[in-house]
Amino acid sequence: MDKTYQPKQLEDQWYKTWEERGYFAPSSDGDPYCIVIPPPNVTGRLHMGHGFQNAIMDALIRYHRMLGRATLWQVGTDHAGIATQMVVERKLNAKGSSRQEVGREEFVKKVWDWKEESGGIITEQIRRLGSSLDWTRERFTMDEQLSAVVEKVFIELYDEGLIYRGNRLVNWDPQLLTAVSDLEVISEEENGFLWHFRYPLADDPSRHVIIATTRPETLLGDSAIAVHPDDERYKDLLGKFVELPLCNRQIPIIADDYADPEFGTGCVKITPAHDFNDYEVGKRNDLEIINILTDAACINENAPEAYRGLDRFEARKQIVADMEALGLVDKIEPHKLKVPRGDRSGVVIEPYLTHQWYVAVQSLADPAIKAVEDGDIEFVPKNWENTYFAWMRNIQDWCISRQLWWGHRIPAWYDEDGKVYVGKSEAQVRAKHSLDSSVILRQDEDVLDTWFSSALWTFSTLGWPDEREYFERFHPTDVLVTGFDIIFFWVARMIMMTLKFTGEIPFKKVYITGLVRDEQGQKMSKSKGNILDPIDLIDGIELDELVQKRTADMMQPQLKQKIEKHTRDAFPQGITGYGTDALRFTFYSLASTGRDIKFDLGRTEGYRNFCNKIWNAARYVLMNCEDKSVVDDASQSRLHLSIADRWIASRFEQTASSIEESMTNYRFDLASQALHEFIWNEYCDWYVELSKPVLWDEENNPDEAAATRWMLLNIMEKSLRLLHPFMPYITEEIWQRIAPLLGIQGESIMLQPYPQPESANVDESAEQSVEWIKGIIVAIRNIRGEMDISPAKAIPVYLNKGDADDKARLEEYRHYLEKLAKLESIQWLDAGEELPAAATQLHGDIEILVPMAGLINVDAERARLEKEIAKLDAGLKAVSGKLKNQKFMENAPEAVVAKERSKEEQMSTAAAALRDKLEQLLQI
RNA sequence: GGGUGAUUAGCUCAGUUGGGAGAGCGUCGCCCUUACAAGGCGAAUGUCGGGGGUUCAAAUCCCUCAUCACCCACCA
Repeated sequence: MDKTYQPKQLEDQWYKTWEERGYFAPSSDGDPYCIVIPPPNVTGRLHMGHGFQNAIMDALIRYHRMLGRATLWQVGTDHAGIATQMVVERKLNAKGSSRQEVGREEFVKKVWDWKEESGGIITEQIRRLGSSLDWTRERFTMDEQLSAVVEKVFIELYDEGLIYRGNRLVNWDPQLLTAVSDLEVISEEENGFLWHFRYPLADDPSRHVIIATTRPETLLGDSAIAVHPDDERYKDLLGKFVELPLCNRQIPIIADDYADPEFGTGCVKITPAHDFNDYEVGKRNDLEIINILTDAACINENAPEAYRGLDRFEARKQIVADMEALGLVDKIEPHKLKVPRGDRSGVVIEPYLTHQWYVAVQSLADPAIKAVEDGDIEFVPKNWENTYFAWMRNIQDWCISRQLWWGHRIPAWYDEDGKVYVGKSEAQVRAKHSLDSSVILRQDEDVLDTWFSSALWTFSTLGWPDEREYFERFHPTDVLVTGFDIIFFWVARMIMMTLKFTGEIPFKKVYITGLVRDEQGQKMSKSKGNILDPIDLIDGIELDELVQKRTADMMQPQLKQKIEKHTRDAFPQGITGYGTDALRFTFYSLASTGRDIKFDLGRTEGYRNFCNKIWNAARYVLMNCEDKSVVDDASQSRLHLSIADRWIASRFEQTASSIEESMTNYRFDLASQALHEFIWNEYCDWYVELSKPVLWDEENNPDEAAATRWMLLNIMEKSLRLLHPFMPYITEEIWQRIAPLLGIQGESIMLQPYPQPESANVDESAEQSVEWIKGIIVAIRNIRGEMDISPAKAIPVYLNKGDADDKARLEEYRHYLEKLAKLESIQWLDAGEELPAAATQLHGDIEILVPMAGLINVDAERARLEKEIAKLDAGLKAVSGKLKNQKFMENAPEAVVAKERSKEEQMSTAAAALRDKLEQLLQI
């Protein structure tokens, strides 16, 4: 093995081997365990969120596979309607063309081409993460089979009356020229103005009502002025009309609860075609609905000629100018308002009156709410259930049609009278409704919201309804791992649709991950230029390339400079590659439930070092065990096990059981911490060191040496299996070399059983003995450290006090102490023997003394003792205070009181001992 | 306006039913000791956001305030 861990070489090779050999397919006949991947955008690129979620899923999958479950991780990709269409459209635009120019059929073909061209990238990237997905079952939301499910579901919902076509206000994206759902609109506070306009009364132009608006252009579509019915100020105006400025129209003054007397003048203009609230007011009061916008949000022919064709924001300026010219502007105030923008396009969304398709969700939502209420589906962490309930209990009908070309086309046809026929195909529709060829049918132009097909993902990918083998076996799936940002988009809709069509829940658990943020807690986004690409963390990237990557496609040059500077400051050396295992381990360590994670590259580096540690520990084990005798029979070796051997076996069991618990609770952070702690601080720091005196003294104790070798190998091998779900690559690489030495036959660690806690291996007495050994060693090292005694210098040590057990232990474990503490000698002081002037440490009752004799700085030791004593005194004061408190003595449980008592005793003994030492030093 | 989460060492975060505050990184000191300098050994560092309450005992339970983040709804 190389002296240094080099992840690159081994990772690619192992992934290829695993995939080629078919290890990712469900193989055992155990209970099924299944996760479906949240399908990434087929033409997308991997981001940190994918890295995080895939790490979690793969740990669950590998863990359960090793537990013997028939494990399937179902893979697939999403056609991502708007996102993908936008990319291809941009490419066309760059060539001076447009989708309109090439036409629908040709455009869709180009999108398929783009899918073929770039569709493999993200799946290759996912492979780099080590994700053990069953690629033989890869699906795509626009596959024939999945599309058939989409059609079937649409048609059945339509036939039941749960899908309908409606003409109402929707959120309209005037750049993408499509409707979007409520969820795709992001409202953020922006600085704007509140314009106060005067509308003259029709019968008395000298009088005005004053209204306020944040969107002056909507004036062109006003149908009324509303005041509150109880508003005394305007009682006399009810039923009268105002002259709508610039429009040569008169509109009524009406009474409606919607008007808030407290706001502004209490008068509000009503524009039913361009505001959701106004639309409702309009319906209640039977007002005219005047649409003044085109699809692209320019002023249309329903407005006065002067404004026609103007962009909405141009029109706004013009209208304000014209109103000012007429003296009808009362005032203009700066105003903060929530501006709705499309999450894809970023442009301001307009409420717009169109025909769209909707799903009536109420009847679907009720059972979906119940499934979570009843605990059939559980969220982890549980508090996300509140979010789910809040949304579901106030759910609105879902607008599912999009005016796009890329997606599942709506299976509906219209005859020339506009009558709608829904069915699988035109032919089928004609047959069903006996329409002969004289009837001209035209298919609906729209496609379905991408989330419509995603909602069917768990069962459509598993073969429902026709190829039911996998569906029967693996559905409902076990857990869904996803971000809170798509609970509404996806999780809720999956639950509704899956219950509706299969009668089953889609998954038993929903594990909600936090967002991966940058090192400053900022959301990672392309426009901020703070994106980290997981692949770059694995492979490394030069600074210049990183800067280039982050600033590509930047419209604003000053932003580009800022990002470049920030990047150069944050990564002066670029990024070194840390390997997949280190990256994954970082994710686990940060994955405490229910919070976002700030990605900390320092941690990744630390875990790369951890890999190196494991690597070198393996080298040590191999060096000492290859070509040497190993007692391969456990019962045989047990006769010769050292105290250290028994100790590490015991510690392993504790670790295995704590990991079992953590995995049950989805606490990957605790699991990773336990592994790190055990492997580094117990196996490497102590067990490997304790094994050296035994192995280096083989002539005198060949059986013990053989037993220790067996334990070194055994615990290493089991630890690799314990670690494998988290660090698949390095564990496989090392396991391949370790396992044969134990006579283990197996092609891959990933198909080996996961270590189960065996309580028989827990050995309290071994743990106590090793704690004793460690205590003495640490005390001596402590003195060395504080007194600046070189670790290379062998020193004499005396022990004082202590009982018969301690004396027996010294004799038994002397070789460990001498080696690990680098001792010249260690012996008990005889009773009555003069204490040498020495530096002192205590371990329990035992005094550990390092004689001065030129080694120790007396002043330093005095200072140290004084500090130690002060610490003990403070502790003592607190403890005896408690013990003197009658209420404490009366109320605290006996065990707690006893503990305090023994603490008091121990502390006062220790303090007294140290005072003696100090006294002695003062006499020098 | 309604809701959720957070606030613990310089930084990133653990702390499970209330019983003497932890890890990693960073810092400081000593070491290239035959697995590992991507390392070893040792050390320092906290009014656990503020205030109040319950309790013998509070980082932990209750109330309140502050700050930050996010979600939902939304007044023109």
